Amino acid sequence: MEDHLGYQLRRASNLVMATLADQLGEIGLTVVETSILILISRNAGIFQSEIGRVLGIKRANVAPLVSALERRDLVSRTSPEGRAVGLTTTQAGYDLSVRAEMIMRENDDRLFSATPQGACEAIRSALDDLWRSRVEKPARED
Amino acid sequence: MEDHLGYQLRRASNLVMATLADQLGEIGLTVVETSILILISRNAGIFQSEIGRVLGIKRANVAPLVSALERRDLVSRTSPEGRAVGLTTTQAGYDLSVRAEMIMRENDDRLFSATPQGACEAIRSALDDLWRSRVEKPARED
DNA sequence: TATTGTTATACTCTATAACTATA
DNA sequence: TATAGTTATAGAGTATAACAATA
Repeated sequence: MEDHLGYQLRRASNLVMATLADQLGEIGLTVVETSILILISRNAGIFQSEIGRVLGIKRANVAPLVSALERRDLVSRTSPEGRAVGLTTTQAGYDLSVRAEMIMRENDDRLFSATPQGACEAIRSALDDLWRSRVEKPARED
Repeated sequence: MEDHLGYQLRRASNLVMATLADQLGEIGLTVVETSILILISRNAGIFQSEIGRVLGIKRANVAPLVSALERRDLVSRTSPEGRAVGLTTTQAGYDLSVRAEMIMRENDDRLFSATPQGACEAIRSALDDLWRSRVEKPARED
């Protein structure tokens, strides 16, 4: 199976995510929750639908995730009732996002410590191209 | 989030696997079933426990997957009853594994067609190192 | 005793469909 | 009408625990 790049990617991703999930679990977050929390912290006022588009998560799946973050007072809606209102992190949410980012960076550094800098850049660039070639498509239906 | 390599890896993996799952679905296989079928086809006599170790799947999860392949007459046990018996593909299972490999290769080629050959090699090598640094660990408990 | 295989169960993530509300 | 949000449901993948059978 090692000669299939797609499969290698999957296996490596599962491995990296398993260790990252352990680390993030210690501050009470899952990987997806973390990605949403950080995205909101960096983009105050963002809509749920945009979170879904940026992170590749269906609208239907963003809803319960954001609700959970809101219940835990990590995220708040700029206007309490109604829809299509921007999301922001609370102070606690922002603080947690900073800790989460630190954990993610440490995870990256540890896992790729043996990987030459040039290779890291090649991977980053290739994976980014891969992702952009997707989001630029006809606009995947829901 | 784009500056976190681990997260980029996850997102790219999800994307690649979604399209691969579609393709393999057309021949009635999931991604994990395919990985098991191909592994058996290339390693006649392999044990379930070894499949788990090689592919990073828990023993407990290999059992129902192999059972399903056996029910569909794609895989057979060398000795009908008892345990710890080697697995082999049937003729139908082997034929299907060949088709599956073709699909996986086409998927790789299509997705990484824009990626320079050198970058592909860098990715392959880095992901392989990553995986081997894992399996060489103390022997993860079940 | 250590390894292998099995079953049951639960959680995470993602997908689809159907519905409501809003611009 | 198109977009945004919600709810319910289903499936794939993985994790843990407990148990039986085997070497």
